[in-house]
Amino acid sequence: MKANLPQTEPERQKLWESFGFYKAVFQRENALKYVLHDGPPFANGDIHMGTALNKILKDIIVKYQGLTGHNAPYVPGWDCHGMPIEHKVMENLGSKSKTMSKVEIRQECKKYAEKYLNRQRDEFKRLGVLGNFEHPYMTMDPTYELAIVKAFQQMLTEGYVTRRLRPIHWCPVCQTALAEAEVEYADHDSLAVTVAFPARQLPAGVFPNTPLDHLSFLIWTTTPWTLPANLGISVHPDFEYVTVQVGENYYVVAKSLLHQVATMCGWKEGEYKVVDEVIGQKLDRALARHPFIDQDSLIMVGAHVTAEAGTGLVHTAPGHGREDYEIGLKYDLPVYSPVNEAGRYDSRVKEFEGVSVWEANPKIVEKLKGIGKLLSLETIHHSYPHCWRSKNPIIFRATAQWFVELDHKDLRKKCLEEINRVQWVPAWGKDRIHNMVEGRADWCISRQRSWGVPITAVYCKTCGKVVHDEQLSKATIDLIQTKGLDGWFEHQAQDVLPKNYKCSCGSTEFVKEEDILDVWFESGVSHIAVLGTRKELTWPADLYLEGGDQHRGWFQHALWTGVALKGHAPFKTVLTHGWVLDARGKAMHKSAGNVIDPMDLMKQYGADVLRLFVSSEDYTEDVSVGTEMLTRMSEAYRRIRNTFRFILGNLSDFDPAQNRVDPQNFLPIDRWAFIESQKTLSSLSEAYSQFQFTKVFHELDYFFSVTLSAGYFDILKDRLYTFEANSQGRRAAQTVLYDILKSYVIAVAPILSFTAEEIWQSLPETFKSAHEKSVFDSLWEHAAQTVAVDEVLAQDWQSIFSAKKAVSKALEGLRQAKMIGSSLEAEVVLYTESDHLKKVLRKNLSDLRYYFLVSKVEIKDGQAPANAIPAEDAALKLKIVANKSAGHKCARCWNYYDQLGPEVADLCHRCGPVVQKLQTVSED
RNA sequence: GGGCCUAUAGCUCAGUUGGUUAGAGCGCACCCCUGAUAAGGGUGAGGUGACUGGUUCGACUCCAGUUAGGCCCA
Repeated sequence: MKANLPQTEPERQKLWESFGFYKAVFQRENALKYVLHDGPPFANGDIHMGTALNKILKDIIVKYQGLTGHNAPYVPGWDCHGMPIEHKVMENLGSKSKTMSKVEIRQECKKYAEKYLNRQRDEFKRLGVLGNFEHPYMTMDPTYELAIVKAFQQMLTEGYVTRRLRPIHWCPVCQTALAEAEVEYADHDSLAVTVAFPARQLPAGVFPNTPLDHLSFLIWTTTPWTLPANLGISVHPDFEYVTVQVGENYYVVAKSLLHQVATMCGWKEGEYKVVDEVIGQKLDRALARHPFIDQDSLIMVGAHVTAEAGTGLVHTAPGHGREDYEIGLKYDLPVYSPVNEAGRYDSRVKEFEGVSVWEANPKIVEKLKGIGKLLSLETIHHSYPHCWRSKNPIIFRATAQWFVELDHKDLRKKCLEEINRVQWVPAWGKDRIHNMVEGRADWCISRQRSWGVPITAVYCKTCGKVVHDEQLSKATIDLIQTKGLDGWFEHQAQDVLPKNYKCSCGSTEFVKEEDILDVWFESGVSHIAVLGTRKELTWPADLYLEGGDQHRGWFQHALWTGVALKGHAPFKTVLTHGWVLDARGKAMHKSAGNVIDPMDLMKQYGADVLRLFVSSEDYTEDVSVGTEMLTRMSEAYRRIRNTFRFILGNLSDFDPAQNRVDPQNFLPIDRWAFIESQKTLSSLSEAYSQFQFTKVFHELDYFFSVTLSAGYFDILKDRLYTFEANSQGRRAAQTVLYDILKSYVIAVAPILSFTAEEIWQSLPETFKSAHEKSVFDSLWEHAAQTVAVDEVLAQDWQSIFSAKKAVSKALEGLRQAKMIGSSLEAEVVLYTESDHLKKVLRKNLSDLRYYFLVSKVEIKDGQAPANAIPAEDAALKLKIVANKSAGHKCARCWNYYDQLGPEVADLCHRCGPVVQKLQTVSED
C-alpha cells in the first residue's frame, strides 16, 4: 500500500488547522498542566536538521502529555533581534544604510525577521508540530520588549548591572566596535619582535645560579604597538622555564622553545648555555620591568599560554586582548588601553601621543633597538582580523561595557544550588553546566549595534557611575510602555531622571546609554516575558529541551536571570539532545557538502518517516542521519502502516456496540494477544513519560512485527477468513483487533501523527464518539482491565511459540527439499522429555495444528526416531519429525484432513457447515 | 590545550550490582505463500564488544592511556 506521505500529509495539516482544536486539546480546562517552554530559534534562514530534531522531540512530548489528559500548551517562540539579522540587512542595504537612521534600520531588520519567522513557522507545521502558531512569542514583540526592559531595570536597581572597561574588536577606520560575525580574516604582514623585559624580583629560590641584575624575561609579539600597554607577562604553569646565559646576559625562555628562540635571536651553538630551570608555576607573581616605560610587568600563570611559537612567555596587555583581559581580571590588573577611537595613542603614552598604532609599530621597534632590548625582528605573513566593511585591519581596544555581576548577592552560589535541584536529562548535563557556571569569567551584556533592546541605563558623564534609582527605573518603564523602544532613542537622560538629580561626585550631567543588550539577555528572560505573562502557562516550566550547546547558551542565561529575578531556576527539568551529524558521524558543514535538508527529506519520505527516525535515535548522543537510516525507517514505517491496514480490513463488518465479545469468551491466544498488547502499552507509556523514545520505537517495532504480524495475525487469519462471520470465535478475534487498533492508534500518534490521524479519519463512526474529531481529541486509555495479566498463560504461550519455532525449523527441511510449500501441507510428530512442555502441549493439543499452521500435530512418548530434528532451544528437550501430509486439502481453508465432508464434499468438517449455512441464508 | 560526552553485528538499539556459547528488530542471503499482495511467513549467515595496558579466579561491564568523533570554551 502506497502511503504517499509527501502528498497526503499537508491535507492532515489543513484538517488540524480547520478544527482549531489546538486550543481545545492542548489547553484543556481543569486538567493538570504540563508546560514545555520552547527555546526560540533565530529568525534567520530556513530550518536545518538540528531544528527539526529539536521540534519533533518537543512535539512528541507535548502530544503525549496532551493525549494522557494534561493541559499541555505549546507556545513556539522566535529570537528576532541580534547581529546575524542586522548584519544581513546591512549587507543587503549596502551603502544605502549610511543615510538611514537607527529607527529606519530597525524597521528593515524587523521585516527581515518577520519573513524568516513565517518561513520557519510553515516548516515547523510541515513537520507535524502542533502548537499555538497563531500567537507565538517573539522577542521583537512590544510586550516582550517591555518585559526585557522591566527585567533589566530590576537587575539594575538591585545592583547586578555595572559598567566597566573591556577589550573588544575595534575598527579604527569606521571607529566602531565589531561583533564576531563582522570580523573577517585576511592575510597581513606584521612585525614580529622578541623583546627583553629586565627581571626585577623573583620568588625565593628561583633561578639560584642566575644573577638577577643581568636577567631578562623574553617575550615575542606580532603587535609591537601594544607594548606601551603591557602590564604583565604570562607563563604556563606546567611548562619548564630555563635561564640561558648568552655572553653576560641571561634570559628566561621556555625550555621546549629554547632552540627555536636561539635560532631566532641568532645565538650560535656553543655561545649560549642553560643555567637554571624551574616549573612555570613557581614564577607566579615575579616582577619584570617594562623595557622603556617606568613601570613593572607582573608575571602571571595561565593555561592559555602555548608552546607553538615565541618564547613561551606571553606579553600581556589586558586592554588589548581577550585572553590578556581574562588573566588580568584574575590578577586584578587594570584594563589599560591608551588608544583612542581613531586608533591613536592618547596622552597616557607621552612619547607617541597622537601616533596611530600602525605608524607606531616601526617606531617602537626603533626604540627597542636603541635601548638594546630588541633581540629579534622579522616580518611575518599571517592571518589577521579585518573589518567586514572597511576591509582594514582591526585592533583590540578596551571600551566601557555593561556587565551582569555574577557574584553580586551570591548569585553564582545560588545558581549552583539551583543546578542541584533541577533534573538534568541526561544526568551528566548537571556537571557540564555546573562547571560552566562555576568558571564563567563575566557576562558582558552590551553590544554596539542597532537591532535589539537598548540598555536602558544612565551614567554620570563625569565619573561614569551608573545611576541606580527606582524613580528612574519607573520612568524608564513608563516611557517604553507608552512610546516603545523608539522612545528611549528619542529622549534624553534628563527626561527620565528625577528633577535636580545629582551624582555622588557632584555632577549633574548624565549620559543615556544607547548600546543594545546581548540577545542572550533577551531570550534568557523568556521565562519572565512568556511564562510570566501568558495565563495559559506557568512559572517555572516543567521542561526546557534544547541541544547540548545551550548549556552555555539559553539554559545558563535563563538560570542567571531566573535566580537573580525570581530566586529560582525557571525550569524543573532540562533535557538536552545531541548534534545531528552525517552518516559517517561527521558534523554537517556547507563547505563539506554533507548537509542534509529536512525539507528535502520531507519531500522524499514524508514527515512521519522523519519523525519515526527521530524516535528511533538515542538523542542523548549525537544523531547520525543518512540514506540507509531513512530507508530503514521507511520500511519500519510501512510495517506499522500495513499492520493497521490489516486490522482495519478485518474489522469492516465489526460494530463494537453489537459484536464485542466478553473477554471470558476469548480463545487462549486472544487472551494472550490482549495481555501482550496491554503489557506493551504500559511499557510504552512509561517510556514516553521518561522521554525514552528509542524504547518506544523498539517496543512498537517488535510488537507490530513479531507479536502481531508474525505471531497473532498469522494464526488468526484462519479464524478470520473461514469461521462464520458472526461466530463467537471470529468476533472474539475482532474484539481484540478493535482494542489494539483503538489503543495503538493513540500510542503511535505522538510520533506518527499524520498516519495516526489518517487512520483515525478512516475509522467507521461506530468506532469513536462524535466529539472525537481527531486522534488528538481522544485520550490514551489503559484499555479495559477486564483481562488480568495471567503469568501462567504467558508462560504457556512462550512455550508454544518456542515449540512453533522448532516446528518451523523442521518444516524448513521439507521445504528446501521441495517436498512442501505451504506449512499446511505438512504434519508433525513431537517428542519431548520436558514434563512441563508436554503438559502445555497436551492442554492445547486440539488447537496446536492451527497454532503451528500445519495439518496435523501428534505428541508421542518414548524415544524420538533418528531422523527427528531437535529444537535449537535445548531446554525444550523437544524433537520433531515432520512429514508431508497424507490427507486431503480443504478447498476453503486449505488445511489438510484425513477425511473431507460429510456436509459438503471437498470441504472439511469446519467449513462444510459454514458454507451450508451461507447457502441457506442466500436461498432465504 | 580545558570542561562535558560517545564508541556493542551493514543500520538502530538491549545488555540487570563484573560471572557460562554477547541479544533483539530491521536489512542481507536462500526458501515459501498468493485471502495483509507496491503485502505476508520461514530458515540462515553476520560481532577481535574502537585500540593498548592494568585490577580480578573471571572484564562488553571497573581503572589508566591511545585513536576516532561531537558540543562548548580557549
